Amino acid sequence: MKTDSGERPARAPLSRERVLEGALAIADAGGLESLTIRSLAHELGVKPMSVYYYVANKSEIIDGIVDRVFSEIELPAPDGDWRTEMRRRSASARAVLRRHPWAIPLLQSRTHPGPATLRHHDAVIGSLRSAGFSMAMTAHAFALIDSYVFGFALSESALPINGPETVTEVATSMMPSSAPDLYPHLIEFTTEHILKPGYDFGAEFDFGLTLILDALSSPSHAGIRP
Amino acid sequence: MKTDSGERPARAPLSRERVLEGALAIADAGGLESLTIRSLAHELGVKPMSVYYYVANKSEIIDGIVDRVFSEIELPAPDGDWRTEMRRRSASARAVLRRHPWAIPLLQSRTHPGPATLRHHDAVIGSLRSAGFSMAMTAHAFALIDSYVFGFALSESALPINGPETVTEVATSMMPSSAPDLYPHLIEFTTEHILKPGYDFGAEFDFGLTLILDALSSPSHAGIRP
DNA sequence: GTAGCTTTCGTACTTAGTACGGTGGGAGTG
DNA sequence: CACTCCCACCGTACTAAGTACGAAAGCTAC
Repeated sequence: MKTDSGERPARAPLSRERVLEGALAIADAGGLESLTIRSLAHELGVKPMSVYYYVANKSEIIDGIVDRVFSEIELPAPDGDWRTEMRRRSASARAVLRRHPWAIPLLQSRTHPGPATLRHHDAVIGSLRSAGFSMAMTAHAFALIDSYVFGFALSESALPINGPETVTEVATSMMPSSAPDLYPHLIEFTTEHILKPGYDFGAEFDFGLTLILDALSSPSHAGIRP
Repeated sequence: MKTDSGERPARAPLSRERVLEGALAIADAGGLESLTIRSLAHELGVKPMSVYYYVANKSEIIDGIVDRVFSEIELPAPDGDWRTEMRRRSASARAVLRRHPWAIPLLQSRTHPGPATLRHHDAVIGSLRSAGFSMAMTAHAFALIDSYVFGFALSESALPINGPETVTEVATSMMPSSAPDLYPHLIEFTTEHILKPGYDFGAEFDFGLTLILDALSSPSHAGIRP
């Protein structure tokens, strides 16, 4: 009765790729804290220690999936209009980070960037440089845009998944039921604006990005662009 | 020989305050991952389970110290010039987050804000509102400035502690020794600009903040300020 | 078939959070 | 003074997680 095949769950033979794939799926489904070696092994249909044949430790797994997240972000085309390209890659970054919110704190702070991460930064710098930005101005723009995009994603990730309607419960749950007028501006602002039907926090993204891009291309930074 | 006093380490009698104080000290010294119930108890001179008399669980401790971090950030004065006040509180926030880098990912994402956090947001909103910003414009400015400040702090926390000189080793260690010209712009940018003696990433903060504040007060957002 | 590789796994140790139920000592009461 | 009670603290122990170590199972080449 011990048939050689047909007994096994017939799974793919495991590989570093499949390990990272599974890890990404788990992190997306339940956040970083749900990604454990055991949960990953279970997902892959193997026993925990098998994973360690393909990765040295858990931190290598995390480096790997962070780089995968970076690889999902659209690169700016080096020959396009830099404002258009920056807008595209920023919107893409934001969309990607909404899919992988657990990655936001890690994107900027991992000290072992992978190839996709390096390619991404290379493309952004290239886009600015070929638009005529000086070295110094490229550094300024790069830090500014990146800080804004990732900072916004970080703020946004605090709110539950999607849509303007869920904001209501978050905002109200954050308000202390006691202490009625300790925070008058905050309460006024929340009730009069945030909780109003039309408000969508996500829409703030475009305002800030446009303002930044406009300011970066304004003539007040003379001698910088061609 | 069993003198009532003099035998004991003569420590203060523990309290919620002392628990949070100790937790903050440990997180500052070794990062969030070094803050464990056991390390905290050791720091306080008690046994692990004693801590649980004052807090329900570890996450309550983290909420507590995050709020303490917020309380260190200078509040904008409601009657000062809004640009001056925003600059002051932004610089203060950055300085505080350099002292407590472990807190950055948590500041925006904790769903249980403490009193200091609420006071802080209240003051920022109040400052903008009394400068004449409309509700909508306050929301725009708030999201923009906060995203930038916290995003910058997040980027900055990736670099090791301080100073322009340490950048060198980080930048070089990030470069793959193989693959010479896969990332031409990144390499050019790093060697020609970042690694040059005078470069200080921290100085980028002021550039971006000034650009944002200038753009927010420009007349192109007409009808918004008085 | 058997040596030697590749791949997977069993066992077990360590660190962490924390449930549950004490225990000691001081305050209050008779 | 003895007794009770409660507050502050702790001992024990269970569970989850990362991972060291080395063995087993299967595969390839001869």
